[in-house]
Amino acid sequence: MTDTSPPNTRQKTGRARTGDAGSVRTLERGLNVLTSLAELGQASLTQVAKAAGLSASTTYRLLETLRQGGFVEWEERSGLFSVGVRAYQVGAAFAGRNTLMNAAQSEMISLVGDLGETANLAVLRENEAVYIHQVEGSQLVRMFAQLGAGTLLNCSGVGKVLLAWQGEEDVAGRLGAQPYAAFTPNSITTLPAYLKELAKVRSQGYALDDEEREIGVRCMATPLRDHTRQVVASLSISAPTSRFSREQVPAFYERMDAASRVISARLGWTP
Amino acid sequence: MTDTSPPNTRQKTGRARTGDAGSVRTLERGLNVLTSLAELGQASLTQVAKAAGLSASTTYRLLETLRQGGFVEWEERSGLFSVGVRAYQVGAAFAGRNTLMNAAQSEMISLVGDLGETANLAVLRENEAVYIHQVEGSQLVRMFAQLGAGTLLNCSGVGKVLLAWQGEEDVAGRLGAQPYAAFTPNSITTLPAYLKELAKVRSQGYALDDEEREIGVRCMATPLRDHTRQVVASLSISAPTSRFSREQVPAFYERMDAASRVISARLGWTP
DNA sequence: TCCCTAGTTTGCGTACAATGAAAATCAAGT
DNA sequence: ACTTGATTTTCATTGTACGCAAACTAGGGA
Repeated sequence: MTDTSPPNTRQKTGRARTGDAGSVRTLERGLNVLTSLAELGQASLTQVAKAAGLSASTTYRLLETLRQGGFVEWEERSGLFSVGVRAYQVGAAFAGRNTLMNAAQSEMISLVGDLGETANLAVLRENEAVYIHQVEGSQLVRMFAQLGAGTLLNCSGVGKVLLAWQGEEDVAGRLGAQPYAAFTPNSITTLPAYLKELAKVRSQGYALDDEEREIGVRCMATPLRDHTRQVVASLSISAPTSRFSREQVPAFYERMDAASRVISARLGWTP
Repeated sequence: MTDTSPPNTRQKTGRARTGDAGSVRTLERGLNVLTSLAELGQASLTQVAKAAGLSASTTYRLLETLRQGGFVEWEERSGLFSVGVRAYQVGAAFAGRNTLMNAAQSEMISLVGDLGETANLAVLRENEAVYIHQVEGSQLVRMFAQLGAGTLLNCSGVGKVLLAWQGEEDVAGRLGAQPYAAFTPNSITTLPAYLKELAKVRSQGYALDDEEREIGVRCMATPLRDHTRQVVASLSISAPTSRFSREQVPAFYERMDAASRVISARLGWTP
């Protein structure tokens, strides 16, 4: 979960390697193929090759190897590739061992029980927030977030929380080029506005996504910290505005803050 | 989901490649490292190297590459590796696209609603049955199956179902050397006994795991078929013997059979 | 029916990437 | 400090992954 400083970031000699330092190119490419395929969902050889930026023959051999390992499936009928069971198994290993998910599980359930809305757990990964766990609310309205999916950092509550306690240069780097993509008129699209918002998040202790990602959906996110006191994840509740008004914000926060504290404590956090 | 005949199983020239044909060794090794790590859960470099059967330096570079890609995480404090978020994301892509899971979801929920016990969905992968989906029962007793985990084929209901309509040589191959591992005195440990059991499964249309894996747990599994009429997955219900007696078998079967037929139909199966 | 086109698969020679051995660091015990 | 064990880096060598191009497929269109 830490994943902070790579063992060998420092490049003693200024020698410019192909990509990053100490990497095995072939594996890098293979993982790229797998990731591309995951994003495409289902694709032909050439589509994957194009997405991964590799030649057809190379892609063919990599896909074939992935297939033999069960990480990729190949439907004979259509000739299309898709992600295989083995990938799912490995991913499940992450979920099983993950201390974060285990620490959060019971609190999330009780939170959902009290508020009736869907709770999500997200972590920061490169330049997106990834939802790694979800407990669905009792309500019938299906919430947007797809498990395992990445979300843009500029227009989600969890994104704000995950960046709020990071350095400004880091924040800017992760957000990329302005103006940021907007989903609704409320989306924040510039760095200054975003930094200002982060300051607000820090002072109030929670972030709000006020129909910034989807009209009619409000969302509150709180930080989870571990023994290092760093924010390692974000807990969030999403609900249609009809059931989550501005007036309810304090009440929601009180409940979410309590849950966050319990989870953080389980992760070794001390106030 | 099909994954039947590899594009190039036929070896024209008898040229013996290192392992299988047309594989990229480095990627193969990298995936091996990832899989080994997934099984170990959390491990040091040397442990992974040993598990994957590679030299320390090679393993180091592969792990480092996997880490850069987010497939592996490295906890600075302990220096241990574990599976990373990216692997989870890719696995989630499998779950999302998977027609099988989508087809089964609603029926599994209704099944659990009616029977009150945990339902599982499993597919065949190499020589194990992999649980890919689960809907937990309302009862408080936690069932054994871990999502994404593989189960031995000889002592589980889903294993029997998944093999029952396969050729005998295939069955024997997947089960490996006799005697098979036994978990309880009821476990089937020899091929003849297992084949006889499979015949029974074929004639009655369901398989029973009668405390063969764990004393006190009974389990019923039924086949799911797709448009090819092949068995592509197995649905199962597990319950403590106290709530699932032999007398209840016919009643359970009636309900499960109905669910199986609905799911199979969604997969394009025609009677 | 037979091309024609776009996609997939295989052969082959070469460049260079991945490798293991061993050296260099690093981290803890004793 | 000394020893032991694990991790990281260097380095020369080999064999592997690569791209090109050729051989195959397969699905339309005319």
